[in-house]
Amino acid sequence: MSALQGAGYRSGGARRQVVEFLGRQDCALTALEIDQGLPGVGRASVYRALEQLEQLHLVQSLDVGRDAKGYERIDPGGEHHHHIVCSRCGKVVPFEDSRLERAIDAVASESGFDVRGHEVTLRGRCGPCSKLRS
Amino acid sequence: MSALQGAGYRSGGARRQVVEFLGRQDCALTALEIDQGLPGVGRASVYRALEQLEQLHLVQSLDVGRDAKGYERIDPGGEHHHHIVCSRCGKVVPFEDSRLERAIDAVASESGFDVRGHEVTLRGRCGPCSKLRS
DNA sequence: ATGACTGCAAAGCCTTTGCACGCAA
DNA sequence: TTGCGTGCAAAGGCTTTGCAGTCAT
Repeated sequence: MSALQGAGYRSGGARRQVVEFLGRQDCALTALEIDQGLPGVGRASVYRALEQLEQLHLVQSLDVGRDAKGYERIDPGGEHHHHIVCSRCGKVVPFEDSRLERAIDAVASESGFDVRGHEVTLRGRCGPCSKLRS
Repeated sequence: MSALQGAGYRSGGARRQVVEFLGRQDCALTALEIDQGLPGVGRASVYRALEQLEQLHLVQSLDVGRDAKGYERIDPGGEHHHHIVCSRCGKVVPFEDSRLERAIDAVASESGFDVRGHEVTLRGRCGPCSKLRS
């Protein structure tokens, strides 16, 4: 919010609601899920807010294999997590790993890019699904 | 191809063309780009082929931030790469890093999932774009 | 008062599905 | 001959855009 104001944005209701709603979630949600979770907010406003928030690096989008993109808030504290997705049942499990982060930081610093974020997704079958044949 | 036949698929023309076309590419392409690169192949066949090939782990899909998902062939040799995407101009640069792979393997083995693949994407600004203001 | 923000609705675009024909086995 | 594979076209679903009204500054 303060970051929003600092970036020259007015404290409009819709965008603030999106940020706060995402802040309450444990893991990524799709734009449509966010829209459904905010009955008073128009769908277009949700998409517009997500676009702006992503540019401000307050929100990160990621592909969890579902039909739509997922969005989640970036923790200002710097801690963040990644995801393991079950390709059969769609379950998404977050994880974090400092060794992985260090490896990514090393790559980023050698890349010639001004890297602002990253995303890691593992895909496979969760415990229960790996015991099934189909 | 042999892997296709082994999986019980017939050597239909469209699917084989998709595999071979992807094998010729250096980096990920969207389904539409693949369709455009294969004039004789119907769009639906491209999507259907990609879906099957992804299940067979011959092709991997990934989100490079563009409007559509990207697809690229999985190198049978085991070598694979990840991507850095410029969030301003959309440029995609592949990279590989063994330390990163090891960190991911460690996470995978502790996850309780039967992990079959993974995807890493770094986002930021490429050299030229990082020198621009907007 | 000004212009950013919002909601609604329509349009856009990628992707999926239905259906009949063709070809591999 | 069987039915998997394919192409075309239409439908589906997520996302974006246009527009006028509203609200923060």
